[in-house]
Amino acid sequence: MKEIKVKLPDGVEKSVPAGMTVQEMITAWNPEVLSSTMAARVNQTPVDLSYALPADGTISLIDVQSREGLGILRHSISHVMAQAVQDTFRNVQVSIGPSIEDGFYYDFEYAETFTPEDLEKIEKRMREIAAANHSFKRREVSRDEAISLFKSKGESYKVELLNDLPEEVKTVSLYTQGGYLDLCRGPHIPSTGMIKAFKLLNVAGAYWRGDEKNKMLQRIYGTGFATEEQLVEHLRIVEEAKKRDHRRLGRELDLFQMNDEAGPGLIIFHPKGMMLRYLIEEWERKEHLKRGYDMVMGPQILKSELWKKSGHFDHYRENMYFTEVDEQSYGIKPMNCLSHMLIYKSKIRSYRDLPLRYFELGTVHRHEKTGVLHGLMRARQFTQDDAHILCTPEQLNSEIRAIADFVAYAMKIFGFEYEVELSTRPEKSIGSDADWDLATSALEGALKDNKMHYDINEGDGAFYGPKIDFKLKDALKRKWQCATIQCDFTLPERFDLSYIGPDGEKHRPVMLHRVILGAIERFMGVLIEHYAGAFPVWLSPVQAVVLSVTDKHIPYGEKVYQQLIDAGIRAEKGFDNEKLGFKIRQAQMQKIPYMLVIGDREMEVGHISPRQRDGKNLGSMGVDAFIALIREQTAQYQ
RNA sequence: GCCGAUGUAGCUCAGCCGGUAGAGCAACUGAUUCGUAAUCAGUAGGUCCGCGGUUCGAAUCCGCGCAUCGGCUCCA
Repeated sequence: MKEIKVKLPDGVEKSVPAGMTVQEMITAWNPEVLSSTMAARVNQTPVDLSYALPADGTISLIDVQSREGLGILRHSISHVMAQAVQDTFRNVQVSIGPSIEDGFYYDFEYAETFTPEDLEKIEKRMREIAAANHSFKRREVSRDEAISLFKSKGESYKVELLNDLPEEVKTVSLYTQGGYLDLCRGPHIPSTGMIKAFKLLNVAGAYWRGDEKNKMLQRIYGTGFATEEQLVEHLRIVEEAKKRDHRRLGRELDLFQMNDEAGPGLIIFHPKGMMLRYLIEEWERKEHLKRGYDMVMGPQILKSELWKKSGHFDHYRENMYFTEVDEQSYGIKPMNCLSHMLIYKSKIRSYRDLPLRYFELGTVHRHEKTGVLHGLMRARQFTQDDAHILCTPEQLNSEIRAIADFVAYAMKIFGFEYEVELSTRPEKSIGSDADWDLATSALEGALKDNKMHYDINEGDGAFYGPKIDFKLKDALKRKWQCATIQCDFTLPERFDLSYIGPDGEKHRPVMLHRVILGAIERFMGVLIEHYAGAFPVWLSPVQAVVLSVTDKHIPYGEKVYQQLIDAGIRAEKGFDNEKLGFKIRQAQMQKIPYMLVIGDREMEVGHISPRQRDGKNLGSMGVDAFIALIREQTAQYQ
């Protein structure tokens, strides 16, 4: 028999008979790693362990503890789930079932509804399949053979997938385990016996191929791990993350409410939430003024005619609210750009005036669909830290770079990691191809010049131009777009904006729409979850609470409180008739950074004993010393 | 908007097969005067999401609506 050379994971080359499987080679090399090896790579290509090597190659292992290995395990569990579903229920069609960040899902078409009890039945059947230790068997067939195979099984979604494969695909791979057959690229784990720890989580609707024009399928979400301990740990972390939910903290920390009587998607800020918001907004105004922005403000409603002129009426109407005043139709603004256009147009502009940067904490209303509302993150009224920059085409690059730097600075101040995406032209859009190309390359060029890492998001731009999006993650790892930079050649055109160039001729300025934090509400939501409500001192609605040990310390406490207020520190009184331990607990649960204990010892020498939120006791110190400490901690944000 | 689940005191939740509502925390009152995450006792608190229906009788069963939650689609 022909011999081939393989390089094993430890780098040692070995001669083996051609056609030996990866699994056999690993068994001969180091059988101990088999139990945690999900699949392998041969010359970098992922393969099943049952893959028989036809020629020389380099082998590396995909361990279950790697991201890729866990993904393969979860993907295999999703196949087992699909089998269990079809074993348990009749007339179920399968569609697709990938692994995802924290688990897997599979989408089914089924006339009935899967209930939580059904999930238990499915799980039970899955355990049986796992215990039976069926092997995953791969085989390759022609596309036509696969189509007739799935047709005969009544799996129309699979047939559709096969039909839509690119022309050049002639063969496809099928996997079977324990009598269940699925179309799949693989690789898969060797056998179902390797499935030790999984849990089905919930059922949700999902459109076939993610298109709302298509039928809605039932998606079952689940997760799986190498071991039961890891599964339990993951579920615990998810529970912990739920405690950071901004909607929950918003209530517990008395920051804001949503009220049925007021209406869905509308936020009512309570004193502490409003203080947080005020602090963020003040920081923003100051930072914008430092960077050459001018503050402006437009009205909440503008005539519908103007929205027609801008293109919003044609392209954004379904998200807008309208009202009538004196038999005249008005649109409630969903964006802030219109007034800024009118400010620019209020007089003749010279190239010497550019760039002009109009900044507005602009409150907008958008009629969001009911199903998408989500606390502060997705509301129907929100305030953007919006600006429109009007500049010459030559200034575009440096303006975009300056904005990207501004975003990076802001994210550093608030302690966020973020991802950057470049979104290109969508189907429903206005403007010429040439302008879109120019705008897209301006954005991309600036990102490259700033050496920022980014992904391309094809067809996800705004209707008037491409954009750079900055995304933050919430407590449950859901991504939220906050900052965005959008390049727009269309609005200056529609409003016939111009400036007089050095040549004495009229030229068209270019416009950038941009937000730094995005919507203040959404940003606050992400911020609350990011800090789990324990804000840094400069953002804490209450920075310190004065706690009396007994009633006789109250008069002194009042004095200390007044000193703090006079010094501009956000303080509260904790003078109720409770034991110190109880009041500390209350302050702790409110996540107040400093608890200032005053008892006999402090009163005698005119001191306070600050206790930090982390439990550390700073010892006795003068009130002035404490004020200096707070000032030091907040100075860089003033 | 679509699919599914849920809706009981300020909050978290119990309430069986339909017989008329309960706990803990919070609030209030009193006692206690206490040193770094819960002092004790008492009092009060309900349109059981709304509207209709079935029934002798509905928090409970049915229908419609509203809202919330988890997804999908859309989006800052």
